[in-house]
Amino acid sequence: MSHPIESFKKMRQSLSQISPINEKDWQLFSKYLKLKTYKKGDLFIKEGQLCNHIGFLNKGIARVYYVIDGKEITSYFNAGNRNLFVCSFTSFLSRKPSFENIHFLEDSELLVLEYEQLQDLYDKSPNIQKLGRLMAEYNYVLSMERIYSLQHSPAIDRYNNMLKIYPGLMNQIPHHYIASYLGITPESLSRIKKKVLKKK
Amino acid sequence: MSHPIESFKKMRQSLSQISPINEKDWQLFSKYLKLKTYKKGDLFIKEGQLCNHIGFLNKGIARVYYVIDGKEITSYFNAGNRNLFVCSFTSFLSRKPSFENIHFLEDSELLVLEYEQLQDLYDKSPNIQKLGRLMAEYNYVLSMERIYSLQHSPAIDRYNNMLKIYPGLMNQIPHHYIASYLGITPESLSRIKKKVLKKK
DNA sequence: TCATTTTCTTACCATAGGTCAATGCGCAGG
DNA sequence: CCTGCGCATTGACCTATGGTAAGAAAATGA
Repeated sequence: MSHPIESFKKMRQSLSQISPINEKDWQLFSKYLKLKTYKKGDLFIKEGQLCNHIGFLNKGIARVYYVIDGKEITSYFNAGNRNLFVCSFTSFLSRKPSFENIHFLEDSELLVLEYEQLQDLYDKSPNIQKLGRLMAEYNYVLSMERIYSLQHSPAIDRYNNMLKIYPGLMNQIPHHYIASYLGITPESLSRIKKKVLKKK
Repeated sequence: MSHPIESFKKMRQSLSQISPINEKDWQLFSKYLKLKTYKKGDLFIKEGQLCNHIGFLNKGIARVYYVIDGKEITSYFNAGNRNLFVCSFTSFLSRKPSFENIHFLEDSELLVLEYEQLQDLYDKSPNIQKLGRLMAEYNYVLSMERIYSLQHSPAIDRYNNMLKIYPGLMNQIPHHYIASYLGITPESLSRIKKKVLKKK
C-alpha cells in the first residue's frame, strides 16, 4: 500500500485541476475520507444495492458493468488518469438501487466518502459545491463525446480512441471487457486488432 | 407569442422540479433572463463560434447537430419536455468554439441567459449553484442512459425508446433528422418503421 | 511441473445496417 | 394548373458485425 499521505495529495491535486481547493476546504474534505484497499475481484457495488459511497481511485483498475440478457456490458473503466471517481452515479445521484456492478480488475486503493458526508460538504462549503458542479459538468461533456463516437464511428475508430483515452489498458485486462465497452463482441475485437496490426 | 409571464412561470416550475427556488433567488435569476423568439430555420449557435448563452425552451423545437465528412449528425433535440435547455454545452462549459450547430425546426421562444450572468448567479447564490450542480448531474445520468442504449440496443429498440422520450416528434420534423439521432441512415429508419407497423 | 481454466483467435454462416439508384409523394412557387 | 425540389420509400447489392463452434494460447493453481 502506498503511503496514505500520498493518496490524499494525489486526490487534492486531481481535484484542484478542476477547481482550486483552499486549505480550509481541504481540511473539511479530507476529514471525511477513508482510505480503503480492495483485492482484485472485490466488488465495490453490486446490482440491486443503493450506491451510497463514492471512491477516489488512487491505484488500481475498476470496471463498471451491467447485465442484459445474461451478457455483461461494460459501462466504462476507472483506470490510469481516467474516471478517477469510482461510483455508480446513476444510483448515487438518483438514490435508486444500482443496476450496475463495479468490481476491481487489480488490487486497488481508494479514498471513500459516504453520500451523506458529501451532501454535508456541499452544504458547508460553496467552494466544494462549485467543485461538484464543475465535476458533473465535466463528466457530462465527456459522456457527450462518447455518445458522439458511438453514434457515428465504426468500431475500429472507437477502438483506436479507446487506446488513447485508456493508455496501457489493453495490456492490463482481459480483452472481452474492452469489447463490451466498445459495444462489440470479443470476436469482432479480435478481428479489429488484426486489421490494425496489418496496417502498420 | 405566449405571454411573457407564462414563459417565466414555466421555467421556474421546470427548474423547481430539480431543486426548489425561493422568491429571492428567482428575483435574482429572472432579472437576467431575456425573452427571445426565433423563426423556423433560425440558428441559435453556429459551428466555430463560442456558445456564450444558454436558453430555456418555452415553445418550439431545436435540434443540435454537427457535421462529419459532410454528413449532419443530430446530437439531440430540444422538444416537448425533453432537454429544455438549448445550448452547445461542450462549448459553453469548456469555453471553446462549438463544433455543434443548433437551429430551430419550428418557430420557437426562449428565455436566454449569458454565460457571465450565469456565473454571477452561481457566485451570488449557493442555492442556484446547487441547482446548477443538480442539473449537470441529471444531464449526466440521462446521457449515460443514452450511452447504454447505443452500446447494446439495436436500432429498432432505440427507435422505440425515442418514441417514448420524444412523444409526437415523428409527426413534427423530417425523419432524416431522427435517423441521424439514432445513428442510422434514413433508409434504415424507413425499413424499421415498416417493420414496427407490421407487428401491430 | 502438469492440469485445468480462462482467454484469445479463427472460420463459417447469418443478419443488421450502409450505399446507391430509381421511384413516388407532397408541397411551394410560378 | 404545372414544375421542381426536397423528402421518403423501395430494391439490389455490399460490408461490418454477430453467433456459434472449435482450436490455440495464456494464465492459474495444485
